Amino acid sequence: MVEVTTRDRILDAALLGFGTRGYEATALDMIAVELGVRKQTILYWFASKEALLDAVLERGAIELAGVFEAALASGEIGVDRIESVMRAVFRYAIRRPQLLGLLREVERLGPSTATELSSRLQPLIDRAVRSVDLLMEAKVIREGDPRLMLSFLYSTILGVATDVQAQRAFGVPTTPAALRRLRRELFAFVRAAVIA
Amino acid sequence: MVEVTTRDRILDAALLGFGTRGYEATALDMIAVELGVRKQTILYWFASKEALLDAVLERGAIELAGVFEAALASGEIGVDRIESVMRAVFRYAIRRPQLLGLLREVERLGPSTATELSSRLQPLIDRAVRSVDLLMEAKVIREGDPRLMLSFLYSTILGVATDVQAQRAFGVPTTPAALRRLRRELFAFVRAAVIA
DNA sequence: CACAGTGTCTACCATTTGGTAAGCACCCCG
DNA sequence: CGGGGTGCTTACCAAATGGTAGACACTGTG
Repeated sequence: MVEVTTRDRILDAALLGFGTRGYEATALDMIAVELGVRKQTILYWFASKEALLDAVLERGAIELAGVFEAALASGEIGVDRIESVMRAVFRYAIRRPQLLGLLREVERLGPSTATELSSRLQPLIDRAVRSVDLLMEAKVIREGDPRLMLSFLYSTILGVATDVQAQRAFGVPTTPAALRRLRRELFAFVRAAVIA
Repeated sequence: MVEVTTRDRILDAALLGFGTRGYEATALDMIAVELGVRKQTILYWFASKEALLDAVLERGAIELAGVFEAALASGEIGVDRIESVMRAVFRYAIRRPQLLGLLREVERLGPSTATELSSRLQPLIDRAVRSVDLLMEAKVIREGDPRLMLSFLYSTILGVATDVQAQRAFGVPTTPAALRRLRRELFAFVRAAVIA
């Protein structure tokens, strides 16, 4: 039996709230009520709402880094490497959509929050840039600025994973079967976009 | 001399606020102060904050539709047609980044707001779907579900246009020259992704 | 001039929200 | 058994926010 501490439960609920409704739109009271706890309990564990956000981001960054590490550990090379990372992100996005939503949210909350998070993910980013750079030199993927390429991939994948509303507008269904098809076509899309 | 009514100035300021800081994070007072006007003046022109958002979205949808129409009126065909729309969106995104930011924001504010906006843009979307469908049949672009393809394009372009923070994290500079390069590589990325 | 309409402002208000202060139950350890 | 943390609660509070009510200035019109 894994013991789930109150602190962790708060982080979960906060992540859910911040990631879906947004930071400002999520009152501490809402988080507290969802947990069946008083607001002051949250403020006991975290000094302020902002401190709570920071903690959520920190844990999220660690978790996200773990997902990447695991995907890269599979040892695939070339385009398959990119695809295996994508697969991991995608699988993760389904299991925990909130965190990717929060990533979006952070971008909007302005540099102060964003830079802190990105600095935490920086080693990961640097690694990815080098990796893409090598693939470009090897003519495996189209040449260009690796940073830009990664930025495009990021936007595409994060967008598809989070813009559920938009997909509904485009008439994309949301059944499991449709989701599988979405994944398949997204992979084809990305593969076509990057391959040399 | 074009007369700029108070109502229009309020819409401008509201768009800027909602699109950059977010809806909940933008108080009516902030908008008012930016305009050198009292909050009650806003509430005179718009019944409530939500009504203001609706008005902003309505005007935005019309403007956006105009951008698309103009781009399509150029009469290009095939992949060039997609690219000319992209060019238009991109140019527009630079001139008025707020509206695209607001698009993001709306997705987050939940179905109630999103469906209203998307229903307004629906004719545009339907046209785009048909257009892509035809291009697929003509084997000009890779075959697949046209809705998914459009959804991917939407995510990519909107993402690149709005995720400035993310780009900074990836080390993408923000000078005009870098912006031109970004545009060039983005077009190449998309072209490679869609072409048959 | 009177007066009605329009646009903006001052004066308030109720509610929400993040946060402080202090109490209270429980548990462990001397 | 007594006392000191630990975890959570009740009781408040100050500030911010969306919104109401009504006054005030200005303008065109009979």
